[in-house]
Amino acid sequence: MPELPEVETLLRGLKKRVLGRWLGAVDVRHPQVIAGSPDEFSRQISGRQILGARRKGKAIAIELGLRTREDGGEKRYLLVRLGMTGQFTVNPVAEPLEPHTHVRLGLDGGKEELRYVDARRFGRLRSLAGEELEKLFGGMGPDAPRITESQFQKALSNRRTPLKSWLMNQQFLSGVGNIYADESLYIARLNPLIEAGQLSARQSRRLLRALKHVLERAVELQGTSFRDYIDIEGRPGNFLPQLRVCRRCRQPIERVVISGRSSHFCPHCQPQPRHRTRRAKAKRLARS
DNA sequence: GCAAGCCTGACC
DNA sequence: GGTCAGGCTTGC
Repeated sequence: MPELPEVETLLRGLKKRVLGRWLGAVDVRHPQVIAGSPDEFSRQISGRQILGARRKGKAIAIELGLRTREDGGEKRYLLVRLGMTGQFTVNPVAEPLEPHTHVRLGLDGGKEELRYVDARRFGRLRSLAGEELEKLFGGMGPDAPRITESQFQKALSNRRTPLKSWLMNQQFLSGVGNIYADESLYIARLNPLIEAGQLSARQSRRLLRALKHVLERAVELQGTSFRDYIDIEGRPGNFLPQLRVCRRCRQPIERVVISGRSSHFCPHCQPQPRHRTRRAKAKRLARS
């Protein structure tokens, strides 16, 4: 299931395999995975050269060059969001299609193609003009692996939403999904229900450190082995049965639902926020 | 029946 | 504006 490290891996793969190549025929086999009109999508992206690819959070934008003068000199971007089961692969055209292959993008002379496969069809492909892309990426918070401490703290301030929801809200910080949100909260020993804006400077530093550590580690391990990487739920990828006890203190892991997402945490190591004392409140007021 | 990411729409 | 529930989808 693609979280940021998986998306980063795809980005690297795309750069390696398709940069400089030309998109030929576009075959949309299941219109649902195209945002907007599938016909327009095909028309807008086919016949263009792949000039680059970049990522923000879990979204990838593939830069497509000018085709002819009739394009009005407009570049296009192919925006890819993998949802939860989306995959992109380069295959020989003659190779049999995997089930759930929804889009085929011909490459160059037509011997190979890019295939979009997505069992659950939560993912979306979309054709965007340059300014549409800038607007979209501009509306997203800083990319999680690159956010600075001051950006992080600023984004947290005054947010009343639970820390867990905050971490997963792409407009504050982009690229964090459920697993890495839980995992970084666990490492930072922070309860998912703490109000985001209530974190002390120290706690937010701890959280950011944990988050970056988890993401970096996951990117490193991608494609080699996840075997020595076990998240809080005990899932290396997500195959192993769930871990029921905290690996730090051996107490049972608790599950709560926050903004419709299940969150796993250790009530002992990540204690519930204490209610604010009058003294703490006075202190806060004095500071502001 | 539950899990996921993201969008829509409803609520204050 | 900020926040959150609901719905999409299918394999386990």
